[in-house]
Amino acid sequence: MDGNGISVACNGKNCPGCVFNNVFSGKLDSSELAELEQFKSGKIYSKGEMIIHQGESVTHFMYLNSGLVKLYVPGKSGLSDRIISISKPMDCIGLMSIFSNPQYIYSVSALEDSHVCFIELDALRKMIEKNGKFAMCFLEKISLLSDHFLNDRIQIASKHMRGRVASIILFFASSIYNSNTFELPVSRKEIAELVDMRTENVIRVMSEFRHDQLIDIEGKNITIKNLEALEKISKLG
Amino acid sequence: MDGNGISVACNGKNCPGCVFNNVFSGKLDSSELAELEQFKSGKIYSKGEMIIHQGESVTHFMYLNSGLVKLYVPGKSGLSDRIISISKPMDCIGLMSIFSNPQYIYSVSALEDSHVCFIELDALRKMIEKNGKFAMCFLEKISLLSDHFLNDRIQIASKHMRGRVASIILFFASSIYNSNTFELPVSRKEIAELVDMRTENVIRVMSEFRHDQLIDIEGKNITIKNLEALEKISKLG
DNA sequence: CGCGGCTTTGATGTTCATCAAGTAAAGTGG
DNA sequence: CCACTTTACTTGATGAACATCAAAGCCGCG
Repeated sequence: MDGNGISVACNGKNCPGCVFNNVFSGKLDSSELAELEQFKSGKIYSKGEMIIHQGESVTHFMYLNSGLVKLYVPGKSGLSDRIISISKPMDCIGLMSIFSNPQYIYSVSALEDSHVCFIELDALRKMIEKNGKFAMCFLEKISLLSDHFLNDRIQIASKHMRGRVASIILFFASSIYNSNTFELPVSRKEIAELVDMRTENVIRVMSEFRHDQLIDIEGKNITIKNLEALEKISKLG
Repeated sequence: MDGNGISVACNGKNCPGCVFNNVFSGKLDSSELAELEQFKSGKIYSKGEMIIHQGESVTHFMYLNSGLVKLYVPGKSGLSDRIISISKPMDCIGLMSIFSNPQYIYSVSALEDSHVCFIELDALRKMIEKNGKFAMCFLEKISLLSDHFLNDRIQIASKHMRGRVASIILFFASSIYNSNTFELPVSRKEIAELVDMRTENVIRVMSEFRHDQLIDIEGKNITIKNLEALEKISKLG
């Protein structure tokens, strides 16, 4: 919650498709939802803008209404960042640490123009303590999320460079854009930060994939030409 | 919850120092504790015994009263396992996935003779839904735990072999045994599975540490001879 | 006692990081 | 708007880190 970003209304009236209401529908009744509305706010961040700085106090629970953001650990002194995950709409952002740490342990910034909603943490905590079903739902969400994060790390660690790059390309194609043609929302350097590689090697492997007719590359635009082969490489490491 | 292990009583009377009661004291009143006692059970597993098999239905919440256990992903067909973490007394075991998956996604086995306590998941869920403070406490525990797991993976991935092995030695010395002399509860192979290395390289690095007078090795017995140097290697990767 | 798994060391090859150098793209200030 | 600076991208050459293969000793266990 920077000074940056453009504040936008985010409540039942102005934000009818509000992700929060959808995600937790059934767990909260209308009066409870209305109660939380009071403590909700929203902001639009433009591409590249910081949303959370590591070390800031955790005051709000966040989720992404639209756009794309990256969660990362800033690299110490000259070292490059380490991207933990990329969150898409409906995702809770930085859910990991908000209940265990008074300060954010990760930074978050926008990869695309993003609409982020905030709920004051105190109000959310009270609701969790009041409504058991809601608490259970939260537990399940955190549990699932941390499983995924951990599994991602294990997968990356167990693959060679080609497998990692193939996985990332498939991730964008299937999980984010649902298309075999898409524009990369990240730089080659950021891909490297995401899969524990060096920028040069990300480029090298991508060029190799192009040479082998697996993908087409035009700057940031990627087209998958041989899905099966790419999936095979992604699986076999 | 295998057929293995020796059942032992685990309730307020027979298990006065029961970890559960200690961990969650203050969150549950005596009648609530008594209510959960009905759904508690305990087992003693001997060194090497399996406690949980990946794929089994999640029916209980577990925590470790005494001993030492490893949480791991069994390796597919000939490949070696991958150890996620080592849990010590007071730790909740496999807390990660019990609320998000109907089946365990990890296996658990005993590294030392271990006393494990079980609480029926249904009863625990009901208590979570009933008692908001208890729910919040659980959320904090899961959140903290998954932060640690993820951070461990990041640390490992960012270090070279020497740094990884140094970290593991320091982990056993400081977090598990509180002593500069201890007996390794794991094989060289298991250390390798824990820090993404090959057994041969774990041995090589340990031999190098011995040669450099950083540690003494006699089979499984390790003595740290130069703590500062080891900490430096662990930090700098 | 012999079998299988763990441990150890050495030799060798692969994977990857690093260094270097050049082009393209994108932002910056006059 | 153009010169200028910075950042992203790309390719090649080299060496370091690590995996793999091989061989032998050790230890516990049936």
